[in-house]
Amino acid sequence: MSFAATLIPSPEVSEPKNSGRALFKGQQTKQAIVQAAVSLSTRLGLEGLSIGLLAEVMQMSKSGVFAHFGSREDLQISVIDEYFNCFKQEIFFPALQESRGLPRLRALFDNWMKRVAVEIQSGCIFISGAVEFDDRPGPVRDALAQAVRQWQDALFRAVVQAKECGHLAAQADAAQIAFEIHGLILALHYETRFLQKPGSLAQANQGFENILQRNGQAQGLACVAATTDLP
Amino acid sequence: MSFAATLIPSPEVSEPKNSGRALFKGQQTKQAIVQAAVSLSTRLGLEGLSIGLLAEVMQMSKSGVFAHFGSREDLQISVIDEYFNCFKQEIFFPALQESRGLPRLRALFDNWMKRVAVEIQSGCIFISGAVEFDDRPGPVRDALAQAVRQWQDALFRAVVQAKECGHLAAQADAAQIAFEIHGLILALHYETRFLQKPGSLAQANQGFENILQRNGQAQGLACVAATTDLP
DNA sequence: TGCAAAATAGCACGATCGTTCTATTTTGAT
DNA sequence: ATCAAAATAGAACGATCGTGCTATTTTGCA
Repeated sequence: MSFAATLIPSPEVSEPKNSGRALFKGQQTKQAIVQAAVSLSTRLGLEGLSIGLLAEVMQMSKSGVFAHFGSREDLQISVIDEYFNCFKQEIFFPALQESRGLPRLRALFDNWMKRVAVEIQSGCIFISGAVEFDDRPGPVRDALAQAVRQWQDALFRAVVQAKECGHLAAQADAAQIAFEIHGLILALHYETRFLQKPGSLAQANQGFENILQRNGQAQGLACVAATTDLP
Repeated sequence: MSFAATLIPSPEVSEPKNSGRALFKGQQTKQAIVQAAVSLSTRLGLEGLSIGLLAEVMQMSKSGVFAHFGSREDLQISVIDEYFNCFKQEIFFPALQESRGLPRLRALFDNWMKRVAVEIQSGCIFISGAVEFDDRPGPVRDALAQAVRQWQDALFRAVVQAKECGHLAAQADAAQIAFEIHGLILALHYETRFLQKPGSLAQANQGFENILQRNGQAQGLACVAATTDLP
């Protein structure tokens, strides 16, 4: 419920704001700056993102870029917000189109896999940021953790719903399943991006199938009665 | 075979070198510097490690510290080597004491779990380094990747041996198993260190048991029989 | 078109970084 | 004890960082 509220797409991009007045030019360039900052952060990490480099990419002065944010931390948080929006746009919303249960869970994972195929060359802020800020308390870490937790909640709910729909065994441990799926994603990123090992994507997919099979309907107790029809 | 050769402990610490002559004092302090650098790197990452901070910790001058290494990259590589030595000392060698097959594989994983319990507060260079250097070619990345690959080879061999001993099903995919175990470790680090979520260690252990169960001796036939009545 | 406000540029500051150079101290074999 | 060699200190350089301050340009409504 409260999570669904966060999934409402924010209409803040390239649209008239109110009373028919278009966005000030400053807001537009801020948008462009944030998007460039996201692009840089996925490659260099949130810590590797510097205002000087960002200004160079934007062909602006350092202070011109800086003026849009109260501090570097503000910039980093803006990057996290924008990245999370893209994340929801590419993974969450399409998955919500699928029917509850296994189809939605599969869509969630598949969309993630598709994104990883892109991130092989760019990287994931939620992964690099976790390493960069695991020992550094503050608002940036909080923003990162909040986004990640929202994502994990969504994954957990999808598993629970799959159980409710009878697509997974009733005694399946949803938290355990979510944990193992998370591990598959992390291993995939590690092996593709750092070790540059081919075939990892197939292994991640196979791992997902293994999890589903282990937690399948008739997998638990043999005395489980026949399940109702699928929705 | 060639991997076993790399597992021979290097006797370079606190022992007479040859011809009865003790180590020069420079070598001793270099050892101490590297150990302090490892301690800093596990918390701040290899990129967060700075010579100034290291000098402060060692109560030495910056140039005094620097003189022991030709460059910062050399220092980072020394850190990686030392860290890998500790890694082997704590995880590899004790596991080799166990008999081949499942016992050794279990020991490998359990020792890793024990180490993670320590790394909750310090961090793992092989994980943070992978994020820091996944887009940065060079000797540091190479040293990191080489160490990680050696570790993965050891894990892979342990799985293969468990198959050969009949402790795992003959048709078990060793590479797949190693991939999934790697994912468990990464998820555990992520959830404990960044999200600070309790209970993750039990989930990692449970994940390991799940993998073993799925690839157990009699699991192949049982799986086929069980999945026949799946929708 | 004029004019306040918003947006951007230019410049400078202090801090930290890796690195180099030169001086000084410490070491260890003779 | 002597003395070359090894080890360490000290200072400085150029670069980059985030950030603040002050012009200057651009914007958008009257």
